[in-house]
Amino acid sequence: MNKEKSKRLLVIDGNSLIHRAFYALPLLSTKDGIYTNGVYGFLTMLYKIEEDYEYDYISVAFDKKGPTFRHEAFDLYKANRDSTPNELSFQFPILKEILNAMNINQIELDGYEADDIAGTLAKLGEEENMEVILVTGDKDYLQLTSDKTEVLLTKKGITQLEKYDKKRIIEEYGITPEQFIDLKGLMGDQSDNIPGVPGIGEKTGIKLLKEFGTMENLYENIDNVKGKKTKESLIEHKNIAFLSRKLGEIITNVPLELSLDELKVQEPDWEKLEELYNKLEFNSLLSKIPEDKLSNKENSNYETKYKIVKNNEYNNIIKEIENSKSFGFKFLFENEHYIKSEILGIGIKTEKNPAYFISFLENNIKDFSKTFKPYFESEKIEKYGHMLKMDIFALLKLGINIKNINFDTMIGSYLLNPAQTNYSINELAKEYLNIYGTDEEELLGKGKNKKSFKDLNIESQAKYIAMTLDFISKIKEPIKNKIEEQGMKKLYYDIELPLVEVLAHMEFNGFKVDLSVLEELGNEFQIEIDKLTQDIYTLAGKEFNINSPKQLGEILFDKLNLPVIKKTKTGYSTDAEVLDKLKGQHDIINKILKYRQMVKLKSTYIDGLINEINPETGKIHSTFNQTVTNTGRISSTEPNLQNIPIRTEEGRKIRKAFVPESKEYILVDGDYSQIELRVLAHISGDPKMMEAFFHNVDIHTQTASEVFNIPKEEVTPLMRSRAKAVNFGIVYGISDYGLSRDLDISRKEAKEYIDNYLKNYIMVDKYMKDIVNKGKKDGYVETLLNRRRYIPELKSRNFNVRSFGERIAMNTPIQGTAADIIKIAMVKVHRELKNRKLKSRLILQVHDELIIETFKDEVEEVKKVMKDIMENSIKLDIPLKVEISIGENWYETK
DNA sequence: GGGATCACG
DNA sequence: ACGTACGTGATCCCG
Repeated sequence: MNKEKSKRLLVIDGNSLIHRAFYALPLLSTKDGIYTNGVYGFLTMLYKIEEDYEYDYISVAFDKKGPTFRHEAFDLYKANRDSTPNELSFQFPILKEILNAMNINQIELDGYEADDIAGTLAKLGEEENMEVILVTGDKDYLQLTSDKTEVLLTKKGITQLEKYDKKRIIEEYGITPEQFIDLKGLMGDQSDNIPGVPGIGEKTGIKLLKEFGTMENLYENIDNVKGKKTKESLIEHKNIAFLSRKLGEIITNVPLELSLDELKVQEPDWEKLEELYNKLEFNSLLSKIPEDKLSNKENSNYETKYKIVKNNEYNNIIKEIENSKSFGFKFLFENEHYIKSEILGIGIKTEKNPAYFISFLENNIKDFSKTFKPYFESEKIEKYGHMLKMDIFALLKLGINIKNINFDTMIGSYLLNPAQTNYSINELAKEYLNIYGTDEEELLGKGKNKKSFKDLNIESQAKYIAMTLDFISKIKEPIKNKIEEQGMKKLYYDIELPLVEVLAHMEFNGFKVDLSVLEELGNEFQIEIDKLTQDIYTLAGKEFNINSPKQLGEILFDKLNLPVIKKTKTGYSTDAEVLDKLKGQHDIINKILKYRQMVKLKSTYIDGLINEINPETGKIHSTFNQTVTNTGRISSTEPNLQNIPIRTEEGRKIRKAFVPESKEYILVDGDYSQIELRVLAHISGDPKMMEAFFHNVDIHTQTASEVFNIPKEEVTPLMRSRAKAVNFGIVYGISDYGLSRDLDISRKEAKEYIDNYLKNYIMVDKYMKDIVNKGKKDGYVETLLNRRRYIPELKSRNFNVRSFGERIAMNTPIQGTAADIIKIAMVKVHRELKNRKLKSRLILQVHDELIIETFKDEVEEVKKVMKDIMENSIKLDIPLKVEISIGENWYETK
């Protein structure tokens, strides 16, 4: 039989979904401070539904402000509700505007709630023989399910939706959807302040309805109710039961006065939608707009003029440069891994003219270097660019030492907002100029078949580089102005910008690694791993993948029946903290801990590092990222040289592989002692803490003496180590919970430690309070050198998010100022080594430590210079202390 | 591609 | 009552 396919109607409870999204997501906001998380989450859910279901009609129902008939029936209805926070209520008009742009029908009506409208629409749809899908986070909707109507209920997070149809409800609850209404009469609803019959919850309610069918029948046969208390309560609160049912019943006859035709799915107003997504910074959602509808289609062929240079004919461009006070430039590499990739060409642009592109296929690279070296090395001509570190790296490869760097737009935009994750020039063009350029993905594709810039013809290469240089010229001024406005001129010009060059040199120089040391250690580790693997299999009684937390969890907690200490989202937790608590209970635990440690060392630090050794130089050239962290630290990748093991002896041995370039060199290592606590002493001005640093007293011992209220001489090692944890906690933005977990003590005890601490270091106490208040007032906190971090979390209504914001406010000025200080030291050390024409050079920074690969004849001089610069890189109210050590490898520098 | 785990300051 | 210490990156598993 050929049955016509029935039409589908989708009805969304707008209030319910935006609320869910608001509380499920962090409080996102645009750079102008418009809160968007509720809207963003709503749209994410909408797109997810669009993916999973087809529908022909759609409507979004909203609650209308003001009393409903339920308030008239019961004046305490929803009286327990907190009022909607401002951060959310401002988002309603935004959502409605977007739905308008999508041409999605919206309904709200005086005196009714969204669920009544949804119920009514469902009924209308059913009458037209449609299938109806209702989307909500409100379980009450389950009463509306029927043969034709299903409910999609939000589960955890925002992308998980569960489908409930009539069959599932009967299976799971044992009652019909209609009986849900009676159930609500009996049990009430805490969240809506519907009272229900006291003493009757979900279980009893369901039991009664299974037995008696309806509330009416229940009361007719009230004598047959088992349970004296239940019966008495039912009788006494009969009125409440019926009132509650009335309040809880979703009505399906709201006078809507509309035709379902108005709900038909229509084509969105793409242009408007795109405009809104841009304004709200919903960049990921732009991909939901079909490509041929995007206005930036035209923009993405952003018209850029350029000139292609051939056959080493540089006369015109040289003339231009000589007549300019500055020029911008950008090298083109095969891909973003510039350290390992080939230089394809360079674009050069003077202020008012189109860019020249010099491809090294059509021009000789050596010739280029020789011709342009004087201009790059000229002190008179200013140079600017974007991500200059890679360009300086390229120049170093060509034997050119750039001078007079004037601006890097990437570094500038990082200082303006360090929380951003993408500082590509295209992203910045969107942000600052509202121009949509051709992005890399469009040009090269992505994933496995991603092309290299080498695969493009020279015209496209030239066009891309010219566009980049165009954008750089255009965004330079606005960024410069904002940096000045925000008081970050010194930070930018004296620290971050010169640091670009220092990092480029560090990357270029690299860190020599002794392959044979790594290989020998690797063999040792592997033997150990093999042994441990066999032992673990034997103890477990079977073979399994020890690296799989899931399989390991099954072995430990199902097969061996060890007690479950902690769970993760996905199952049992098996992390070191858990295993530590299980240590005494089974021999397998220690084996697993050891196994984990050895596997980590072997895979990440032996195999991983070997993989990163440049075969030509025998060195590791890590990338130092200057625009990654929120606090101002730098980070290191491919490989990360900032987390080479030190805390265990086996791991520490890896450092034996890190050696100077040749026998003529040795490593000199300078380490700030307690830099963060010293910074805290300075910013807080706490007299006791400052006193300790002035007299070089061991700060952990002093803290122990304060916290435990005993003379310093009586402090035991255990006390000192606990005090050390307290000091760490203070720097992180302390909580009793965190400290108790770290020290494995009770929260009460932890709280005593903290209270004692703050009573003694009163100005630290004051600093913590003041900085949180400042953050709340201004929306951001700053380091000593005016580095800024915005903290929108402080405005969150969610306790956890807000607490997180408070800890960020306390920690960032400390961690960030320490970062400022070592950055200054790096710039000065680099400069001083150069001024003194020494062969020694900076090769690594690990947050509070610098390593200089030192020419042996220069050791004494370098030690002195390093200590002096690091200790005096900035003048604080307390002294900074640096410990210098030397070694033939990194292991020995201690 | 996200989660769990673990390496560092 | 709420439930987490701050900042990173690499590797492995698994859907």
